[in-house]
Order: sequence, then C-alpha cells, then structure tokens
Amino acid sequence: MTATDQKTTHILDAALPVFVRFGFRKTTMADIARAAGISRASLYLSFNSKEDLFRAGSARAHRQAMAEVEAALRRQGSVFDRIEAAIATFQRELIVPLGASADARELFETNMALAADITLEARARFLDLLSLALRDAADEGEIDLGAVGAQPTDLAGIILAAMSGIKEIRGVEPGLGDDTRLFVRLLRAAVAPSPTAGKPA
Amino acid sequence: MTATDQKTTHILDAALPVFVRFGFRKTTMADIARAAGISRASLYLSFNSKEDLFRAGSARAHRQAMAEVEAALRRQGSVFDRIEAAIATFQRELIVPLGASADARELFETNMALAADITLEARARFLDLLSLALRDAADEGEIDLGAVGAQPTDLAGIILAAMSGIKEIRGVEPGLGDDTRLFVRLLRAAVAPSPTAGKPA
DNA sequence: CATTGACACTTCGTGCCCAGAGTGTCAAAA
DNA sequence: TTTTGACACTCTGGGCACGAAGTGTCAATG
Repeated sequence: MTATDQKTTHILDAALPVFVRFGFRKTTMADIARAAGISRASLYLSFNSKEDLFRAGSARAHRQAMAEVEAALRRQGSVFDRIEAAIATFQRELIVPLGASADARELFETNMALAADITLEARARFLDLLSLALRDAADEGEIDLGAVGAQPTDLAGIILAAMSGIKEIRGVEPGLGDDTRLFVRLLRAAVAPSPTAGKPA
Repeated sequence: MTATDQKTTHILDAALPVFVRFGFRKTTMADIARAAGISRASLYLSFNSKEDLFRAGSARAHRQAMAEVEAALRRQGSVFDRIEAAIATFQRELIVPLGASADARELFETNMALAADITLEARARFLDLLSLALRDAADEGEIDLGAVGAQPTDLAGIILAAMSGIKEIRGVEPGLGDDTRLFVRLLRAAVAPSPTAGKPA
C-alpha cells in the first residue's frame, strides 16, 4: 500500500462515520479534517472536492462489502446457507450502517446523485453472483428450479426484491434478520429437489 | 344511496383523477370543482376542507379496494390462487394508480400525513386476511407451514414485504405482475404438503 | 333549499438583500 | 516536499416586502 493509499484510507476511515452521523449536507470539510486530525486544506491534496470524497467513500464501502459477499458465496456449504450468509453480509456492511443514520434518506439520495453508478453496479454484481450460485446449484442437482418454473436470474431478482421489501417494512431493527432467514427457508423449501429426480450429471 | 352520498361520490370520482394527475399541492379546489362541474363553493357543502376531501378519497379508495380483496379471497380455488388474485387486486386498485402518477412520492407522503390511519389500517387488515387464509389452508392440510417453520402471520408479513420490494424495484411496469406471480409460485412450492402427511382433520 | 358569486383572510411564491458559513486555492511555512 | 493559514469566492439560510393565488365563508340568487 503506497503512502497515498494510506492517507486516503485514513481520511475515509474518519470521514464515513461523520457522513453517517450528520448526513452529507451537514458535514463540512472542516468536520472531516478534524476527525482525520489534519487540516482542511490537506483534504484537498487527496480529494478534489467534497463530492469526490463522498464518491470515494461509497466506492470503498461497496468494494469491501462486495468482496466479503463474494467470499461468503465461495465458502463451503449448501447454496442457501451461502446465500443467507451473503445477504447477511450485504445487509450488515451496506444496508444497516446507512439505515441506522438519522439522515438515512438524505444520504441515500446523495449517494444516488453522486455515486449511482457504483451502487447500481454493486447491486447488479450481487444479482449476478446470486444467479451464478443458483445456476451452479441447479446444474449439480442441489436445487430444482423447474419446480417453480424460474430462471436463476429471475429467482435472484426476487431475492433482492424481498431483501429490499423486508428492509423497507421492518427497518433495520433486529427483525430484519429474522424475516430474512424465514424468507431463505421459504426458498430452500420451494426449490428442494424432488427425491425421485436424480442428478442430471 | 342518499342524495348526499351521490354527491360526494360524484365529487370524489372527479377529484381522485385530478389528485393523481397533479399531486395534492398543485391541485386546487377550483380544479376539482371544474372537474366535477360544480362551483368551488359547493365543494364546501360536502367537505370542510381540501384535506377532508383528500382523506375521504383515500378512505373510499381503500374501502373499495379492500372489499374487492376480501371478495377475491372468498372465491373458490386454492389458497394461492386466491392470494395471488387478492394481491393483484390490491396492486391494481391501490398501488398502480398511485405509482403511475408523476407526483407519486408527494401523493404518498400527503396520504401518510393526512390519512395514515386509513392506510395503515388497510395494510393491517390485508395482513390479517392473508394470515387467516393461510391458517385455514394449513388447518385443512392444503398447505404445510411446518415445512418452513413459520406462523401464518409471519408468512403473511413476508408476502407483504415481497410485494413491497417487488414494487419498489420493478416500479409499476408490466414486470410487476410477472415477478409477483413467480413469488407466489415460490410460496406454493415451499409450503406444498408432503405427500405422506394426511389431513389432520 | 341548493347553489354560487363575491368577499376577507391566509398562504405561497418570488425577488431582494445581507450576514455567516463553507468551499476551493495558493503562496508561505515547516 | 508536504502541510497549512489565510484569502477570495460561492452558497445557503433568514428576514422582509409584495403581489398572486388559493382557501374558507356568507349573503344573495335562482
């Protein structure tokens, strides 16, 4: 890691909590500089603007979260164990921290204004990862998608939609995890392969 | 139907499309009066204020929609056929008309400001109706909730959350119906009773 | 008796100004 | 070379005035 990277990392470590606490509009470059223990002017040596800084923060958060999500999906275990872990990771890393902020709405909206590409790309990637996991499991006969007449992509889309809906209705309180797990149990039961059908391979 | 009822019905028939078209803030009592073909002053014979009028409109829309939803759930057929029909009705009557408006967000927010009780009560009622339908089906052995380890209420909650999430992600375009149906197929498959277990009754 | 035109009151949007706060830059300091 | 204090510029929010538009009411009308 270069010295520059260390510096930006340090700044983002300081900046993200401030953004979460006060929202984008109300946090000033002075706040961030103070939190990072440097002068306000120094911030501009690493970032061209407040917006750049925010984008960089969003990008890093998404990059880290998606790396963890991928790791969760790569681990051993049944598809749905891995998918459940992946969802939990995604929620823990990206959804809950934002949702817990008092300015959640404003943060979400600025993020969509300044870093929509990053967010949408991460979401699309998550969709792909889920689709692939489901496809592989289907190919190996671990699950039977024919039972519900769905393509892996369709099912992945439903999973993301359910995640989003559960989050919307339950907020980020503890209940979120419970409902998510119930939903995954549902999936598991829905696409369990019929005992009579053997592995296609 | 009394003459008064006819009048308010006529006014609401004229008013709701106007609200949907222009949002709450931008529609004036003059707009509504014009649409209803009466004088602005006459509106105040039936409603005390613009807010009252809106509340009445929201209440009527919810009342009608929920009546249709109940009817759909009372019809013949498998639980999930009826639930699917009920969801489709709910979406067609309440979700799509609002979502299609250019001022959907503003309308939704004013509705929550002026008629939150009505909306929340309808939602709660929908949850109850779904729970009851599921419970009855479970009692009759048509479905097996034990397979996913869920109470009827929990499952109903998931259904509503999924509805909401699908709507949020897909918008109100045609895709909404497809995803909803896929989700219901998922449910169906998940709680299909195992062939070995007979009816408890 | 139902309806409405007209009236009074309120709210809302606009423009303007100003002061304070915040951003981005640069030459000087460490 | 890296960091920062200080400067200039911009932006925002609040206060105020004013005209337009909208709401709610009531006496007059058909």
